[in-house]
Amino acid sequence: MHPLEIGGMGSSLDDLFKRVLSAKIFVNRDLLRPDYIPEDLPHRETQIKRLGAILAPALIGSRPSNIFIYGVPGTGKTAVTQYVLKKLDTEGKNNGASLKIAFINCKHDNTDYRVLADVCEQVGERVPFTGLAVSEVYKRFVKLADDSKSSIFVVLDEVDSLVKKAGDEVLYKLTGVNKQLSRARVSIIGITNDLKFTEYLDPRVRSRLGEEELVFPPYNASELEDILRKRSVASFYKGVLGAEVIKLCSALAAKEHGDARRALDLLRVAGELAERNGELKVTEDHVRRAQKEVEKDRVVEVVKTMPLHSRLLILSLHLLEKQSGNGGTTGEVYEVYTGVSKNFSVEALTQRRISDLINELDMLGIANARVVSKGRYGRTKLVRLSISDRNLRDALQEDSRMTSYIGK
DNA sequence: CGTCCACAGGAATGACGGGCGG
DNA sequence: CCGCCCGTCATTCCTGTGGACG
Repeated sequence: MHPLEIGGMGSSLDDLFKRVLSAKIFVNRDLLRPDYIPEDLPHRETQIKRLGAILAPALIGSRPSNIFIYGVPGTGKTAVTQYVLKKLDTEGKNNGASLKIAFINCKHDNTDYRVLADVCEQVGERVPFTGLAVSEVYKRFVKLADDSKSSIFVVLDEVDSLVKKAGDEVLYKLTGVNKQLSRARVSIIGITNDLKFTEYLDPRVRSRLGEEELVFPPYNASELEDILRKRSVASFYKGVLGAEVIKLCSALAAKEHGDARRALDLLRVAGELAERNGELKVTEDHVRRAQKEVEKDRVVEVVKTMPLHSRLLILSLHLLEKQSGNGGTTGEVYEVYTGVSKNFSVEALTQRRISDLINELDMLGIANARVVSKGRYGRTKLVRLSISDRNLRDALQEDSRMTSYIGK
């Protein structure tokens, strides 16, 4: 490709398209996306073998043990599970063993009903997304399962968020379902980021679900480098990546608890930045900018889809922070929030509700909330925003009243 | 060493929009 | 169409509690 003349701003759309078209950066960027499962998962060989060994009995018609999989985000839990199940499935097809796999993301399906409905759907029967009694959906699942005469795997990804929201009732039911089945078998694979999560579980559920346990340690920087190097071969054109780009991505992600997803995101976004500017090489500078971009995208995406009161709450937190320097207690936050609500002429929610919304923000990583005891002066929660002003502005952008608030 | 603050966070309940089977 | 049950968001009422003050 011929080099391009890059105008200082080059704001016209035509220019942008032209630059993207002629910048030969990506062969296939989808290989860097977090949901892509590669054929080769470096540094997870032992986990793959263990999981394979545990699940293999399905091939000869016995029920594999239920499994608990632990590990912080981005350690390959989901990828390895899907990889092994896929292999098992093709192996089963070749040998006449009937396998069915239901993969549930509990972050999305975080109620009894939705989990069961989704399992039914993936095993083969459509269920309305609301309207039926939970017990009815469960009955349908039992019948469906037994009629299928298969080994059924139910993967509950991020199962901790299900239990925190809806309790362990579903898990109790699902892990006990085999008693009601004569011709089929169900194995549960629970995946969790939260290492202390089993404490929330009923002991009976814990022992049933934890028949086997598998731990995924975080990747270190050099392991991340291996992963990126392997993926980059097929996703980038040769010679596009600067010498230290992969090293830098790995080092940055290693600092963030060895999150491979983060490392891949950095690499992909760095490439996209280069592409957008019509440059022919991805440099370390792109990676550094990608780091800001990745964080911004996350925040903006989450905040934009939030309901009004959550956004008002974020705004209140921001105002409080500007005024006092370091966040405030639930009571102080609530006071500011009621004021803001009045200014927006909407009715304020109760403190109880706001307390829940604060916890939600904390879970999403937008705020930091931790309970502190101030002794004689009560027990409260200290809340701080954990996003930058700049990202906040972008996130609240579509509402001019909010941005003008931030301005002053 | 007990008290008592300022909330945390659980439970019950209700309004709402929606699907179901009859 | 009805009566029923669903999930979600929100309110109301409530009990529980770490630790500085006295």
